[in-house]
Amino acid sequence: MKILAIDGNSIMNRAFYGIKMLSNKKGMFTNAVTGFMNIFLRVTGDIKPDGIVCAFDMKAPTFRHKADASYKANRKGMPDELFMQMPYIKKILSAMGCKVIECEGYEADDILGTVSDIFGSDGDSCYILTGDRDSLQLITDNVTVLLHTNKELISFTPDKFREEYGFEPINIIDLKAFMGDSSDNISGVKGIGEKTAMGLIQKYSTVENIYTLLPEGNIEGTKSVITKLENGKADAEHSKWLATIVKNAPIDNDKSGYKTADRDNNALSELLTELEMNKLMEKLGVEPSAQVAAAAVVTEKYEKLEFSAGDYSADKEKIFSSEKAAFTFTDKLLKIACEGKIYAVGSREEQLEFFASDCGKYTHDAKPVYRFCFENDTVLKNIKGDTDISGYLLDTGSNEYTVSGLCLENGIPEYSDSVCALPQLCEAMHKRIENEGMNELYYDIELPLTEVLASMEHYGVRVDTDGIRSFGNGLLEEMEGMEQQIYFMAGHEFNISSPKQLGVVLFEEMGLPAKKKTKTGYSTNAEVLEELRDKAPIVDLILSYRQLSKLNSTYVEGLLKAVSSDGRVHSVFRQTETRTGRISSTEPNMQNIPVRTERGRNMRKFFISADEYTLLDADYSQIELRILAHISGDKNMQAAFNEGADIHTATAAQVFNMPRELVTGEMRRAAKAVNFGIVYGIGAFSLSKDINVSVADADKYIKNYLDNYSGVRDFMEKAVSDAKKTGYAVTMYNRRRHIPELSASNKNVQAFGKRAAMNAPIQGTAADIIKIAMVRVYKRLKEEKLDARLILQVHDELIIEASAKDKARAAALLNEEMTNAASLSVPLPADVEEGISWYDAKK
DNA sequence: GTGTTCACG
DNA sequence: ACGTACGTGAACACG
Repeated sequence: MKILAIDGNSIMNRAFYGIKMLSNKKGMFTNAVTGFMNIFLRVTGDIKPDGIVCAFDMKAPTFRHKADASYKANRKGMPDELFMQMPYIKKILSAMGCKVIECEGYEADDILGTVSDIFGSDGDSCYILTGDRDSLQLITDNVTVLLHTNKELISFTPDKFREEYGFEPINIIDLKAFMGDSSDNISGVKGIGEKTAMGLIQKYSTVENIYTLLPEGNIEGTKSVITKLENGKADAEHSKWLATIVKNAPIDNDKSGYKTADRDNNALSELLTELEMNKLMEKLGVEPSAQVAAAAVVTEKYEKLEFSAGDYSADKEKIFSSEKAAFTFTDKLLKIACEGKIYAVGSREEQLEFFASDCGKYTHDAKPVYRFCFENDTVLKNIKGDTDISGYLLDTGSNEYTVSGLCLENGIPEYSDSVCALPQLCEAMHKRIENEGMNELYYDIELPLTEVLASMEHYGVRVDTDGIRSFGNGLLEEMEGMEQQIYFMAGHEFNISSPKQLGVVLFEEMGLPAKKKTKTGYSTNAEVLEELRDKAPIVDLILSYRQLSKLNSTYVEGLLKAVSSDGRVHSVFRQTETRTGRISSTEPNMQNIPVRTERGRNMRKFFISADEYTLLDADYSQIELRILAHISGDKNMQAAFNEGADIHTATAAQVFNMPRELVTGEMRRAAKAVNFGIVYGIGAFSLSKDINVSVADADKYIKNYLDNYSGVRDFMEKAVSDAKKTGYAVTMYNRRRHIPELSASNKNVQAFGKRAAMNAPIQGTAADIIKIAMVRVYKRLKEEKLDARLILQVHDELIIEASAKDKARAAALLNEEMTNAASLSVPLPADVEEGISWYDAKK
């Protein structure tokens, strides 16, 4: 019989610390469960055991088999976030048919030892899955230890062990007898470390053997080692005893009791639904439990409605005059659910007719449908609900919003066709949106924005492909020359794009000082290389090579791949992607086209207007700081904006305590960095690096800043304490961002939560405001029938492609709507520029 | 699939 | 002792 024995505590710990914090809606953490199950499924898939045992430590007031109960005193208590996940892991394992064993007074290790003893002979085999090297002592020909490290899963057979350690597995207890193990509070022999202990065990194998040979003078070693050994005999013997895993835990020794039992799918379904681990359910082929999901939400429960097939042609008029018609549109098939009937519409004409009709429509993800309509010269009218958008507003933290997932969360019963769930789902979600004060955000901003984004995608941006190609050829030529120079300086060819190979060349072959390390090796990022510039000429070349290579592969080649047959790129704008409320852009990403260096900025010459058209580019000036001035209510900062002062100069004057006229360029630069940092939830360390001053100075700048802008300090403190209380940060328009990190016990995670709580209201409000501007600009361009359209948004910047005839009116309207999108206690100016390319239109 | 790097606001 | 500013997306190397 083949058995897998798992060290539950050890794997749970690995999983918990190895995976970022995850939690379900109720704030139940799930990362350890997720990680545990990932490891579990991978290993059981490989090993295919006949039985699985999972052992857990059992806290007990006394350790009956070991007199000294304090030997574990320094083991840290488990954080609450992990502790709360333990019962779930145990229940899931039981439901999977595994035997979960806890044994009072015994540790998981001891149980594993006992199991390996039971299954260690007679043609049985035993695999031990653990993250802890302690268990390596259990290795035999029949017992393999699968060691889960941060990097990989290592399978330790006796051969593998001998290869790595140079002695027999059982002697690991002798090794620990000398070197000790701080994590288990085993002291070892004073003054003997890993190196010495390894040498001793490789030569003499056991504690007993060493103390037999020692008086005879038969131990090789320096005088000091010999003395330490002589003085440490009692310690060594005691430590060996502590390190030895016992094999007599009182557990079932009837082998047949360990066979994997049948899976309890109902129990799994209930557990995993509660945890909202939908991916895992899918992987296991377990259906979510509607009851559990329904019980979990506060909203009222819904009865399952009956739908019957309807005759579309006969009921068309009724549908068109309905205020509540739900539809889905996938694979070119339109399905409508309306007043208890479900209709399928395959004809293109009839589909378009429905979309353009006046009836009130509900769907999930309307944007592709808007685009479909635009492509067919019609419009999608009267969208009254979009569950994709609703799901996003109710929780911006999710990675995806599916109808079935949302139904689970909102207590809506399962339907064989998701279109039937939409009416109830919309009702439930709309109620929650109203309760959370997000009606304006939903109905006046996000829902109308979908059409705007669809229109922007539909029009796209014209690209000068020939221009890009020749720009790319120039890059390639230059890169080739640089490559040869780099190879020459390194003395051989290598892949410059491989950080691993580059690290070897710079830090090993050329002996440059390695400053920073990453998980996998040396860091070779620009910040590190910048510091090495003076030390070797090759560094400069590598930095330049990197820049050109990035331009070529991401922007030249990447962009060319994205150009459609109409000579334009139709980027996809994602409305339910970011945690803060911003939109993002993909295929291609139009929001990170180079601008900061002149070389890269040239790329923007290839984004051009159509013939007879021009580009109008408008961007907000300092929108985030203006929002900060407004919502913090800081009079000082507001005054600076109201006087029309340069905010960075004004800040420098405050921070350095001098008149604005005396502020130098250097001081302004520092103040600008502080202003940026404040928006991100600054730390002195990072600021000091950013502006190259000591941490103490940076700290002084920040303190000074917050003393002068005390309203900002109050706002930041309140932002964090409110978010701690409610669990989320909130923007001016009531957009929420949940921040579960604030209740984490890990200090770094918590600090991240605090910064997010300070940043989200600012970044999020800026996102709200530009969205309002977009909706209004779009509406006015349409109402005033201008030959002009919005084509791009880059967070604080909008771009319109306008005909020569209408460009003046479009520019005026653009400026007006952006400036007036929000009424703040400070002005919100937007500068409009014009040009035939993006480069020309952005001064 | 993950990690590293780097482009933008 | 460790890590160290918010939010994104794309390309590449590597296991």
